[in-house]
Amino acid sequence: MNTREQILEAAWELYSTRGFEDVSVRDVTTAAGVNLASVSYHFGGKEGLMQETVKRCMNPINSYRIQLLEQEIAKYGGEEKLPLRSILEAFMRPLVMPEECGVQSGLMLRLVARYLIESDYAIPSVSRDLYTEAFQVFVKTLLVRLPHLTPETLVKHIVFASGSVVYYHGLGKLALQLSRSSSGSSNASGSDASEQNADEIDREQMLCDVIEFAMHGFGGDTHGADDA
Amino acid sequence: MNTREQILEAAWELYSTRGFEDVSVRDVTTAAGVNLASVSYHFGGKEGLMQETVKRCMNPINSYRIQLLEQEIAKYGGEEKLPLRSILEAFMRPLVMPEECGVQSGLMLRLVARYLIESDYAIPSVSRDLYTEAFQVFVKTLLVRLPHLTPETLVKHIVFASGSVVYYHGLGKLALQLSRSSSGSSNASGSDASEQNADEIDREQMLCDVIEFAMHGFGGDTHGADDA
DNA sequence: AGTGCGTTCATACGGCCGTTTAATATTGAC
DNA sequence: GTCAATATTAAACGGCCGTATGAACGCACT
Repeated sequence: MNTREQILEAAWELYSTRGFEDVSVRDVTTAAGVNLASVSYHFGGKEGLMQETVKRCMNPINSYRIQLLEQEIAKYGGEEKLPLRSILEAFMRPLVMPEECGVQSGLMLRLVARYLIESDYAIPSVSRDLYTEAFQVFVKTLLVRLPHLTPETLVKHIVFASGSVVYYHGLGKLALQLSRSSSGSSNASGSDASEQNADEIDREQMLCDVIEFAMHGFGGDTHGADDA
Repeated sequence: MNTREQILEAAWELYSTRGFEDVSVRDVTTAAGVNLASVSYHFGGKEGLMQETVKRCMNPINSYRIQLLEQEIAKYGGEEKLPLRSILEAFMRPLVMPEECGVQSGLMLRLVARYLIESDYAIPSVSRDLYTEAFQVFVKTLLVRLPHLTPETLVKHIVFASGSVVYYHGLGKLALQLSRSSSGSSNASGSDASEQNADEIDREQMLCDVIEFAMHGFGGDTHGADDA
């Protein structure tokens, strides 16, 4: 039963760095050191392997979101005293710091974004349920803190915030290049020294930035906890 | 010289609906009603066709951004009197309403997102230059309005805002389903009636929403134009 | 009419793809 | 030890991929 795990690990590694379409079953099995037919045997085919791979990273993310939120609720002794920042951080942090819930590598964001953008792929129903549950919990909690907003608006804002972090994670380096050339020399071909380190951007800083940005969007103040 | 155009139109149609990897050169040439070898002849290969397709939609977008911004500057008689909302709308509207600058279909956002997420693809240098120029113009204009922010912060916020709209456009329907099930029945399998109309979401409303969200993130007020 | 050039065409090539098959190896219960 | 269930293996299959080739075509120009 070890083969299955080896396949999943290799698949995760390859999919998260190269994307789904570019990675063949042969790539995965070769990297995993197992036989080509193992994928069909254990997952029914490439589609099954992809779904399982996504499930194995989305589920911990959404579980961790709920867990963080409950921790914060406990810390502040009730939903009604929860600062907006805590809610947003509980939602965003698992995306940016997936390793905190056992999901390797910061490349996960790109993988999820890729998967979600491809509308052809179906979200595994188990993951979808957990996704729905996480959304429901956060909308409910946000409603306590921001009772003047509708659930639809809150969902919209959550999606905005998610998009901010996903997009920034994917385009962060490109954007920084643009910003540098925007206030300095017009060196537009500087793609040699920026490719070497995939984890160049400060993810903790990014998390902080995007929370700050989103908090204003939700209508909260920068200074943390006060009543509604 | 008509073949080239037919190929580009078919490629745009197919790429924007099915993605780059899923569409073969044969798909494109068949849809265009031209010979298979035409792609190699006119574009050098599939990569060339993809780049040309992206260029033909990104360039009008970025040009339109600059054009809208200049219109607004002229309308308000100077950069220093320009409301933040006008700047953001000039940046966002071409993304959401590409047909206003001759780029067909609202599916463009998904295509661009897909292309940008795949770090393997190189942005065509011509488009990249225009992209850089647009960023520079907007950062410069934003700096007049928000002199207390650094260029890096402004770029970050622009990326956040872009991510919001791209992500929402890609996941809007899914999110709305989640929000409905979040305040009503737990119908999680309702993917039958939501697939029929790809343009279901109100894009003008979406544009308005995301501008509102981003404006707060930039630190502006909801009420429009006043001095800094 | 003939030449040259840009374009279009049918066709073929080698290659990688995902999946299947049938044989073999491993396991565990009796 | 026997046997059936489970797991792994090597090899092959048919199919689609992107690209290359060389012939045919249209057409201006002489």
